[in-house]
Amino acid sequence: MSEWYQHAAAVLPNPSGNIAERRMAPPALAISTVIFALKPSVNSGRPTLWLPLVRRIREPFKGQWALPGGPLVHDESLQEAASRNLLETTGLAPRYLEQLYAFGGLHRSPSQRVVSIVYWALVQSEEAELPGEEENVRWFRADRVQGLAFDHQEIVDYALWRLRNKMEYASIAYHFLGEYFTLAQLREVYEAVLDRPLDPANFRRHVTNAAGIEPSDRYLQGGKHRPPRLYRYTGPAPSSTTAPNSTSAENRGTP
Amino acid sequence: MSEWYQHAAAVLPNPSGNIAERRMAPPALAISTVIFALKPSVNSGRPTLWLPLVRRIREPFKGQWALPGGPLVHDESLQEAASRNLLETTGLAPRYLEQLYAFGGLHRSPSQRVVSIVYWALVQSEEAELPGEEENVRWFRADRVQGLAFDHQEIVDYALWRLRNKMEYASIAYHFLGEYFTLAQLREVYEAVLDRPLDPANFRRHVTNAAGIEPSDRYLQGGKHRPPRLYRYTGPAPSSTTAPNSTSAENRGTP
DNA sequence: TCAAAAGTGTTATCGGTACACCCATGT
DNA sequence: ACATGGGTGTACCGATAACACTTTTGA
Repeated sequence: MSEWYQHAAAVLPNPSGNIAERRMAPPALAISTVIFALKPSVNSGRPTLWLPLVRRIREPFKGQWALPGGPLVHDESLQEAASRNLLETTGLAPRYLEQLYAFGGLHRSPSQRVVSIVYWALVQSEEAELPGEEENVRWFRADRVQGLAFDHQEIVDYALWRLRNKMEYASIAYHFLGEYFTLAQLREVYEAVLDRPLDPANFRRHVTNAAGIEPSDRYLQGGKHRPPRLYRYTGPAPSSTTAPNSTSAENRGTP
Repeated sequence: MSEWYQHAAAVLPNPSGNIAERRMAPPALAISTVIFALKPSVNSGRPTLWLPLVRRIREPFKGQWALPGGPLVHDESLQEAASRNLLETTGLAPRYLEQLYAFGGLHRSPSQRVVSIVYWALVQSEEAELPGEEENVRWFRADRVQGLAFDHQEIVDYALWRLRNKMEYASIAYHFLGEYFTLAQLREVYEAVLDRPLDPANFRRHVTNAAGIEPSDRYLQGGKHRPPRLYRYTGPAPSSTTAPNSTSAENRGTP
């Protein structure tokens, strides 16, 4: 799954590609996905942002970590291809999936011209453990990845910026959580992503006034203190749609 | 310039492509651009949004209007390709250029699979007249285009939404205007794009408080009334950069 | 009974909106 | 002088932020 350049190479008359042929051949098209999940920090136990990377088993950048991705193949929409990436890497279906950007710089890959259409996704924390620790797939803290293959560092940084930005105005935090969650859990999601503390009182009002979130009559038992009420997200489920004309694919602000 | 599918076809073993071959061949990659400019309305004389379209001279959709675009060729970044589109269609260099979205549905083109990376651009009103009315390039009012080739109607709608959305939080309106402009002119830009009247008093305060706009000591003479002061935009000039890590490529809100 | 989180109430402040008003110029 | 757009002042309203306070549970 980390080996897509073989596909593109197959299209070329000459796999390694001399300069003239490289100039004339159409760019290869690849899909990559930045997958975010929350996992408890090793130290504090508080939730933090993690993402899975795949170790490259061939040149270029052999041995380095890269975003999961692959070629865009027959009979697959862009979104479907990203969804398949996600499934193959984490064993999960995306809770949220949206196009990030198309990266098409001339020298992203040393061997040939590749245009990558990148998606970003949110998956649920508990589920994210499942994939049985394959040797070549590993989870990293999102704010500490470095030394990635290609321009993937830049892509991760941009995806992170986009996630933080979008979190502030769109209802996407829910997709990190299960069906039932407490307001404190939801607040921890925001705090982990935005990396700053939020006032619990104001956060409560803000989120309960927003549409799409409903109190249930269940309570979370087993805590040390007063059992908090459980809530549910009842808004639209963009599980597989964030294209034009649906729920926006965009951000705002200044990074 | 409206004929890019010939390029992609050349890559295929069989131009028309039977089903099996179409399934296996990699998708063609194209760049298209939605180009916005303000022109005086024929009736009211007030500025309105226009965009140039290109008439298709071959099947599919022969005779219908489509976005200017072309194949992504050797030695050209995505941005450069979009910029070239723009130059070839309007004779203009973009004042503002940003990636919109990558459209990759399976059946966008009846003859073969095409993935289009679409950019959107703003150009200056007066300059936009220049290109000597070629037969196959024509300007249309942005809110009245219809019956476009491929999925270009959807693309235009999305670009329009993005423009309106971004106008509300980012400093892009300036790119429709020349170096010096009055606040009334700037307000007319906003009113034309957002399609609603704005309070002149509040607009003034809003825009003068914003960074990047400076009053000059010049005044616009020749009007019927008190000569208004001319302002200049002195913020960053994203003439050719709106990629990740620069000034964002995004929006917000709900269409 | 006490600690700590759940949950409510109160107030100050800020930004946006509406709109009354004065200013400067061509006719 | 007067009509008109340029430009300023001000009052209101809703959203946010800060923080004091009450409630409910486990230990």
